Amino acid sequence: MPEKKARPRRPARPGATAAPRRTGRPRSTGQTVEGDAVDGILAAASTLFGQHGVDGTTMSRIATEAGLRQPSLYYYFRRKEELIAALVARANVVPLHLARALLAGEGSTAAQLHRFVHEDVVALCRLPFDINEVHRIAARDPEGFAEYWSERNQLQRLIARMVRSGCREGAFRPVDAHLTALTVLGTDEGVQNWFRVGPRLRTDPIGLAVADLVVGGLLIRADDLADVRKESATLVVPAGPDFR
Amino acid sequence: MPEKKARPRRPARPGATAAPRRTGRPRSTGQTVEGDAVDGILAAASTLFGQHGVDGTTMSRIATEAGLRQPSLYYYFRRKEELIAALVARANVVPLHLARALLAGEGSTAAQLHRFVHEDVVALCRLPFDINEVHRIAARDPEGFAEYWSERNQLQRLIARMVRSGCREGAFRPVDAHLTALTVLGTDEGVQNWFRVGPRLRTDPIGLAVADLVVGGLLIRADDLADVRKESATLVVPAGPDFR
DNA sequence: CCTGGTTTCGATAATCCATCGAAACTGAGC
DNA sequence: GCTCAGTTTCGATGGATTATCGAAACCAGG
Repeated sequence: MPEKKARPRRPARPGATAAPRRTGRPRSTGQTVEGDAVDGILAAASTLFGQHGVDGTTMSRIATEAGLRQPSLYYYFRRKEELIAALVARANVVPLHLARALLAGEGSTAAQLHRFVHEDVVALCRLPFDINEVHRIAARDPEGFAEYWSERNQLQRLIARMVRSGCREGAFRPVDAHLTALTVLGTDEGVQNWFRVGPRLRTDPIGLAVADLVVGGLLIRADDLADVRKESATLVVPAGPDFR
Repeated sequence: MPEKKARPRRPARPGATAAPRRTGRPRSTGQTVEGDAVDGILAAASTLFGQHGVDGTTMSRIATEAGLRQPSLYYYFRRKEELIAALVARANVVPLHLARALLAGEGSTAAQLHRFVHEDVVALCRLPFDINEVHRIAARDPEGFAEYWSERNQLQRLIARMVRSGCREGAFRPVDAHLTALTVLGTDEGVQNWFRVGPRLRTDPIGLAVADLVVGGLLIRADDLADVRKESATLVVPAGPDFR
């Protein structure tokens, strides 16, 4: 009896790099898999989460959309939350890369923050699903979403560093950098509370408006906002990972 | 056979005013009800939602906490969502009353908005549960949560009116009032994304910081912020409904 | 052709939401 | 006091969903 492996499930997500994808029992649909099977599953889940919400999407539905049966999903993900965690882990990379690139590059602190908020808002609007829905699930399961929280903490610290720089330089009002960073991230995410209901507005003006509000709220000289906005648009950010 | 009433369930929530609360079959726990039974159920649900999340709270658990069995809840609420809707309908009254009172009262527009954001943030932090969780559920069921959306739209229009006034008076930058109102509400709610994870900070400084950021982001002359903050604190708002 | 490893699936247990019909009580009228 | 109508609660149960277990179906190598 083949029972060498105590648990045949994938350990933690080796990705397409590790396992050379050996063949197993064919799917009942007859279709063959292109590349990593996980990609197809996550793509299906991502779309369905956006259409019916995370809780409104059953594992059975995801499986069908991905071309297999419900129990087969549990070969790749031990629990539904694990699937969700894999999804946000990818989504989180975008703003993290953006913040790092901005901090490492040129530009005034105010322009950096402006650009970050602008692009972060747009990126969240472009996600197929509502990040806040996942955020709530992650809050109930800190261990299962350890990667999510780690990345979010890193992001928060980077934003706090930006705010602190702005204060030291005399551009920003003296504020609590930690509290402000949290508020900024919350504001970016708060856009999703209304963006996904009713007809959708264009994302770019939204990002600009939010960035104006946030940076304008920190600047000591409000007149500088026009210049900051102009500079923000000129900042060059090396192309990072684009989700989906 | 007693079958005059086609549907014995409560029609829509007549409240304690209508029905004189007649007695029925006693509860298996033996306890008697004080006042409206709905109050006890909502109180139990409210607490449990805060502790384990809405989806993490079963109807059975709510029933047990309220002193009865699971099917009995369906005498008062036809679906779980109906129970949730009844809960937020109460919570929404607070900021709505606040905005109306501020608009009707004295004070500069900037101070009114500052005071609103401040108190709204604090009110949301004080809620036993996370309003955003409910917000997401409401988004998937617009008809079941018609009251929620109606009140939220009213609130949004009131804030937009504040913003428009500020622009006309020359205190605020010329911004899209509609878009700004949405962003402000989203920012208030976005605080909940981090407030409820880990150790909780004091709510009042948070409300102040968010109000500073929002109003500061709209003011043409950033120096005015100190005065606005001072005036905001002096505004008198007639005591409204306090939730729980 | 046999063996070991990979991938998929059918059957199934457990849990939760929601419904149905009946039980258990009160109060009013006779 | 007794019956009847109305109110409130409950037990039993169906349907849906998550997750597990063990076996089936395939491939590559000896």
